[in-house]
Amino acid sequence: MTEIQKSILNNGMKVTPQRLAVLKFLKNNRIHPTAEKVHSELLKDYPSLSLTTVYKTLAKFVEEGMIKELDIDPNKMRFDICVDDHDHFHCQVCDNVYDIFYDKKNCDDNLQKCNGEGHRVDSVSVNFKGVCKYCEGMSAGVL
Amino acid sequence: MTEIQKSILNNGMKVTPQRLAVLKFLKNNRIHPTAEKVHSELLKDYPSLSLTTVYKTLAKFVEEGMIKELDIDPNKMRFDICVDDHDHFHCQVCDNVYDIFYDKKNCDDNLQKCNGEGHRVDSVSVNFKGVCKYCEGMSAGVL
DNA sequence: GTTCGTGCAAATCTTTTGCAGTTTC
DNA sequence: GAAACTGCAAAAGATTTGCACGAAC
Repeated sequence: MTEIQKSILNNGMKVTPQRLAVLKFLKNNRIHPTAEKVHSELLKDYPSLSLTTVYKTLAKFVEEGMIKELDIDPNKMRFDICVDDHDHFHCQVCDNVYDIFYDKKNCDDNLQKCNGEGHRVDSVSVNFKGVCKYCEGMSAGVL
Repeated sequence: MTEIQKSILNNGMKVTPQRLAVLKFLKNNRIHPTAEKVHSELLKDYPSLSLTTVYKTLAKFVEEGMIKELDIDPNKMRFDICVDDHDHFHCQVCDNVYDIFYDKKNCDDNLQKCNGEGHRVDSVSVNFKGVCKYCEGMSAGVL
């Protein structure tokens, strides 16, 4: 039994080809895909996979804490396999989302000082916006 | 001529009752409302105001840099009058969004160190999630 | 065999668009 | 009066739901 199969079972879900495919895709493609992206990419190998199932599968994974929803894209939800704490950069040109491993220690110190202004803070996410190095390179005529 | 009228004119827009109403609402109610919220609140005083006009008005204000869109709510867009740089706390219980005035200086120092991992960073927003003091108080039986 | 998962079609929710009529400058 | 604005109805895009059939345990 593979690790992927185990992690589905361990979270109280039945193991199905669809779930294996979605989870494997997320593990192997750290591109913070939308549901639509997951679906269109997997259609090649699983022609009968429905978009509805992708949505339901992703929702289930989120519910079980296996993946996270990213509120970084104004129009669509993006999904990210849970790994070490990290943040995200959203390119305004190509629309891709990149991981940023960013030391939040000082931020957290400040947060403690302002004490969340009295609210109970459960999570902090830092979202960067701009132009990614690939798009910037192209517009500068470097690539 | 009021300040509100001036700021609409100065941004190259025509002054209409609808725009005055929307802008006044945003200035007087720092609640980061959705378009729907703006519309439903203004209906009391402007019964013929359409939701479409609210959307178009908000889009225009964003285009002119008078307000900002907040990507903090997964389902709907929220709008915020532009003031000093600040961040937001999103309560997972009541769904309200609160301003957080949070010293990002140390964050920015770190950002310079990691240099945006090679990307050109134009803006950084810090989003807090949790339970606000009002909801927390209620569940604790304090209020 | 029971429970859970899948996928179709239809519904829902937010936001956008086309267009005819109206208002602003 | 020309250009911009409003609001209706319809469309669009993302996501959810109801339900019958099928697969997993």
